[in-house]
Order: sequence, then C-alpha cells, then structure tokens
Amino acid sequence: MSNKATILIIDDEVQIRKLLEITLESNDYTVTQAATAKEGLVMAANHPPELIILDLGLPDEDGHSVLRKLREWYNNPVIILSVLSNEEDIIRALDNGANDYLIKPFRTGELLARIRSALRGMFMEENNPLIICEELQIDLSARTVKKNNEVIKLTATEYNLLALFAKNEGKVLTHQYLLREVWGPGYISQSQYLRVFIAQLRKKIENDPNRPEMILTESGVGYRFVCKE
Amino acid sequence: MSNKATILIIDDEVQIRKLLEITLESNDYTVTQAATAKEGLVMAANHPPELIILDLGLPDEDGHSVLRKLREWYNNPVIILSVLSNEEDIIRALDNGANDYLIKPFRTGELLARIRSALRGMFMEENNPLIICEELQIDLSARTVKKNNEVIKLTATEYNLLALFAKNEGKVLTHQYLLREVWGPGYISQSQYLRVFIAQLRKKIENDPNRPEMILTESGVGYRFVCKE
DNA sequence: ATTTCTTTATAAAATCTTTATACAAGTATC
DNA sequence: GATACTTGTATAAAGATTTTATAAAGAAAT
Repeated sequence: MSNKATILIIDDEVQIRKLLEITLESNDYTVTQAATAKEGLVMAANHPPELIILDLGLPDEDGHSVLRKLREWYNNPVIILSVLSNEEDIIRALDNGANDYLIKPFRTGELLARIRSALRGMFMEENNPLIICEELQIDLSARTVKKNNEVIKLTATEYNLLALFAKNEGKVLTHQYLLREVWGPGYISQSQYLRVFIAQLRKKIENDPNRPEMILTESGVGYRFVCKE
Repeated sequence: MSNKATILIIDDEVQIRKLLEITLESNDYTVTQAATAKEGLVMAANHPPELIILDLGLPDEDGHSVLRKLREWYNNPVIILSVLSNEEDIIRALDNGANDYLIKPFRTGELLARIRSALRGMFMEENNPLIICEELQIDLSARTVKKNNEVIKLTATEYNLLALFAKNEGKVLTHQYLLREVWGPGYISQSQYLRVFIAQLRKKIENDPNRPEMILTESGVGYRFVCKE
C-alpha cells in the first residue's frame, strides 16, 4: 500500500494529534496538523489536503462553523471527530457536508477504514489521465484523441496502439512488444499488421505523414513516440 | 425537499423493515424491500436503486459476501446496518466497499443524515440536473427530455440509456458498461439490445437518424454521446 | 382486452482487419 | 559501383466482423 495522500488534522488535543500522526504515518499518509480553527483553515487553503480530520471542539471557533467555511470551497472528504455523541450534532455536521462522524474515543482501525472508504469515493472522479503533446491530446478515460481540439476518429486497434505509445512516450517499443500488447501473444510475428497500422495512424495524426514527427521509425527495432516540447 | 431517490432495504427483521419504510417514505424516498440476500441481489440487479441499506445478519447468506457480490458491479452507496459492533466487522465491511456502517439499534435521524451524506457524494458530479445540448434538454430530476422545447416521450429503458450518456458526455462508453448499467450485470453479452435501443433513441432525438450527430458509433468498442457547441 | 414496451430474429449495409502486391531506401557482398 | 537482401512505405482489394434497419413474437402495463 503506497498512499501518500495528505491528511490534515485539526484538533486542539496534543495527545490525539500525536496518536493520529503516528497511526496515519505508519499507514503511508502524509500528515499535517493544526491546533486551532484559524490555523486549520489557513493550512487547508494553502495546501489543500486529500482529506481533513476535524475536531468539533476547538477552542477558538465552533466546529460546525469551521466545517461550513471549509465547505464553501473544499470538496474533498471531511471526517468529524468529536466527544459529542448527541444526535443533533451528528446530523448537523453531516448535513453541513461532513462525510463521516466518529465519536471519541474512537478505534484507530475503524478510523483508518473510514478514511479509506472516504478516499475511495474521491478518486473515482478525479482520475482523468490526459496526455498532451503539442497539438495532440489523448484522453485515456474518455477514449478520445483530439488534434488541435478536433476529435480524430480512430478505430479500436488504432486507438489501442496510439494509447500504448502515449503511455510510453520517448521509449522505443519493439515490434514484438507492440504486437503482443495490441493484438495478443499469438501475433508477435505479424509485423505486417504493424506497418499497416502505423501508416494509418501517421496519416491521421501527423502533420506530414511522409515526414513523421511523432511516430518515429527505429529501423530494425521498432517504433518510438515522441512529444516535442 | 423532493428526493424520489429509490432505496433498497435488505433486512430479514420485519419490524426494522417497517420502521425504515415509514421513516424513509416520509422523507420522500421510494422504498423497495427484500428479506433475504438472494432476493436482495435480484432486486438490486433488476432495478438498481440509488442506495442500498444492507443488514449484515441475513438468514441465507453472510452479509460480507452479499456486499462483495454487490460491489462487483454496483457503484451507488451501500450503508451497512448491523447488531455487530466489533471493529473487525466494521473494518471488513468498509474495506469491502460499504460507504457507512451503523450499529443497531440506530437513531433514525442519524441514519437519515448519513443517507443524505452518502447520496450527496454520489450526485456531486451530476449536480447539474439539467443537461442542455443544443436543442436537447435532459432534466435528470424530472426524468424528462425535451427537444426544441417539446417533450419527447421515452420509455424507461430509453431514458436510462440516454441519461447515462448525458452524464458521460464526450466519453466512449463500452457495450459492456452500458449493458451493465442499464440492464444489469447479467446482460453484458446482449449487445443486440443495445443496437435496438440506440436505433430507437436516434430515431427520437437525432435530426437525421441516418446521420447521427449526438450518439456516435465507436465501432467495436461502444458509443459516445456528444453535445455540439 | 388493448396498448405499449422489450426481446428475438433476419437481411442488408457499413466498417474494420487482414492479406496481397508494388515500390523505395538502406546495407552488406562481391 | 552493381547485385542481392533486408527493412520499411504505400495502396487497395478480399475477408471478417460489426452495425443498421426492420419487423414480428413475447411480456408487461394500463
């Protein structure tokens, strides 16, 4: 597990912060901390973390108010930690945009699981791998390719080939490798296919298909895709 | 507040089901119910609800196993209700894809707040209930589609398909994905259905159904919905 | 009972992949 | 330098697959 997600803890109790710091860091999260509402809001704004753990009982400002201020702009998960176990506070916090509410004392294992659950929901949408090379844009999640903002129509095989190139920009990909990845392991000797499809791709994406600048031939070895900067 | 979101309750205790039914319906949710795991899985697949409330202690199958089966294809929130308050079950459920875990007996107000929180996360992305593409208007909250301000009559399946497209404008949606989302996970090989319904949709929404401009074919892969600007 | 919607079925059309052929460019051998 | 040889490009027809159009049978809803 290699998270590296940043979590901001806003809590005035040193012991809790220390406990959370140790627990979270040993689970590969990067931890930042704030002891007051004011400090927390500033830190959240300066370096927006992937998730915020917010104590409702802060000394300088009511937690509900902090949450509302955060939610004016902050869209990642917020998990509330609080000694208050009454239903009213829970409902209020959740309706103010909290993703979860845990009552102190909490079980660290459960907290970690709830953090994972909250982060899981987040990264569903955010992942939009977009590869941009000069005038060529490849959107891997939408499966579309644009050149100068015009959608280029590619067949399934053409797209698979180009996506493979784009994911390995700058590297030489051998005939064998390309054939195996795009057509399957039974086709590694069909270098003819490759020639046909490279030619088709060049016709569609190169400015001058006769003098390719993106898909370069590495004679005797394979092909290489480059993005000029 | 006019929700109309459908919630599926999977619980074997009649009292709980009745309590939830009354509580949820008085909060404008549409409620469907199942008393066993088997029944619940079938209902979820036939009419995918916006949210599922799942009891871990079902008579015919372990709740964790039900959750895992659901998560193979179901992406909306699942809230666990359980008498089990031990950390192990909580962590296991959350890591299996549950969005929340409440321990019985639960407070109805808190449950409602957690439902709202879970649904909020879902519809963040689709927060714009009105999708306008040139002369086509899709109102997701009212489930209506207008073209040049005239209401177009769509069947349930046609609407589900179009709404799915509209929510993923510009993206290529594969046959498998469309079939799973609209018909359910048991239909991923019925690409015939898709062809028929795509044709029907085009006949209803395209200016020239023979030269589609909104629902584009991505041969061998799927279809893509675009809004011209 | 009637209408509406979904599923199944079939032929025709369109699209994509594969195979085939002609040609150009670079290299090693004589 | 000429010849055979390998590697790559260009093009297009043949073959296979996918998609469309259409309609009738079966289910479901009213």
